Amino acid sequence: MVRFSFDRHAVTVDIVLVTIHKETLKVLLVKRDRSPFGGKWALPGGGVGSHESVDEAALRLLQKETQVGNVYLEQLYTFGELKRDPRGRVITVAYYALVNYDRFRLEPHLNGGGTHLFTVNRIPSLAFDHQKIIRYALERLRHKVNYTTICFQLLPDKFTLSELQKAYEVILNQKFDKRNFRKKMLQLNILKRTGEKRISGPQRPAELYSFTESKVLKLQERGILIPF
Amino acid sequence: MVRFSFDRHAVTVDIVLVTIHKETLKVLLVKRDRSPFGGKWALPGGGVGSHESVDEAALRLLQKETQVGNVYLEQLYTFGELKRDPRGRVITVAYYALVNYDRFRLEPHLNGGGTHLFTVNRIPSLAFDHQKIIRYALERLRHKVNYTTICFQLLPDKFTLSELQKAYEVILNQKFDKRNFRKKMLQLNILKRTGEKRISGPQRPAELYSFTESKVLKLQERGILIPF
DNA sequence: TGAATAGTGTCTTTCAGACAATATGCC
DNA sequence: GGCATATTGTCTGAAAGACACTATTCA
Repeated sequence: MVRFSFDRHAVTVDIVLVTIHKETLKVLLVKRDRSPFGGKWALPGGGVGSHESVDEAALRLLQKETQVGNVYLEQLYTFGELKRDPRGRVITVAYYALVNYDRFRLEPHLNGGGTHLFTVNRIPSLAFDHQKIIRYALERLRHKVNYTTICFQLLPDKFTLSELQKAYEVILNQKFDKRNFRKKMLQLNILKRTGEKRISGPQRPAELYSFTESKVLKLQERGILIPF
Repeated sequence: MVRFSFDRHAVTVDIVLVTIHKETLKVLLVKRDRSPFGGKWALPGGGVGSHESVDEAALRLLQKETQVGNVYLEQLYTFGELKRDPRGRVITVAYYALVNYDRFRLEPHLNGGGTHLFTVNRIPSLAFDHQKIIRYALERLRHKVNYTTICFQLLPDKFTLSELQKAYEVILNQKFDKRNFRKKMLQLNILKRTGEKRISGPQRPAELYSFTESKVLKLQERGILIPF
């Protein structure tokens, strides 16, 4: 049936799950419970099966860790170096996922080790080339946040403009002027007021907004923040 | 030795070789000489071997067709659908290459079929999902041309500003104002005058410029043309 | 009424984009 | 001198970015 004579390779998927919690950008890591790199932290992932597409494998492995469906999941890059896995030749297709913190619960370690959200600038030494994969994911995120609306994937359905601004600040590691930020966001015409307000302390409650589109948009205009 | 138990998959590489000739954007295709899709045009490519990285495979297969080294080659995306090859499950890692037309000579069909440069908007029906891969490559190129200097990979070492402008126009399928274009290019500080001139007809000769950097640059500023 | 965050407008500067006349070398 | 392309500058409108005060609710 199969008439090609290509060499065959182990193919895995690795997922950089990104979320925001307590005003910091976090990445999900799992502790490896076996060799190689036993005891080290690594990205969640696993082998691609024969009867699933690579995208399906990514979705399956993401759900195994987080129990959520319907999250933003995008292919990042394929790492195909010969020596990236000491066991032998493994090609990995990396993905990144953006999830609102309140929408997922960590699956309490199916893998004997453990699962933990790490602040992106406090990531320990990792197994394989996973450090490089994370760097690549954050670079892509920081780039894409400027000309698309992916940032909204990290927020709840209803959010205040201050929350939105904090999300951009945390991703880009940069402060913005409140008035300029709000002006820019509102004139993009992608937000609508819900009429509701959020009360969160002894101060004036904030308007809650929602996003007008359920899909991630490419903004043809000048980008959201840093203009490229 | 190899102690993992992942399923194994055929992995190939497909290359979208892009060049500019006679003021049109061209893509290299090869005619398939065997089943499946015998007689149809397809992207050059082939299987990834066990003893080469995926990048190395891409480079090897590119050189097989074009005999040139040292060209711009960038990974595009990995297509991992189950049914994309009728022979069975094949995962392909797509790349695109940018080559100056004068720097490569077509290898006269090693593959019995033939090799031909097609104008991008006159591409025939293709084998596999190669149409989709080309669309993806062109989208990436059009996007990236705006905030990097990849466009220079399509030009000779010394070129006139008119040639540069035509390259942008052909890629983006859009005309630009000559004065604004030159102003923008020159103030990016990435061009230097060579002092030489190109004579190409009964008119005033044009200044030849060269690029100041041998590497592709990311422009932190506002992008070259369409600002995102 | 004090604390804490929400919400709002103006001015300046920079850049994108529209626009046309002169320069140069070849024949 | 005619042809064909090269080269150059100004003006206008839009948007980025700097900047500070008032509003609202709760305790």
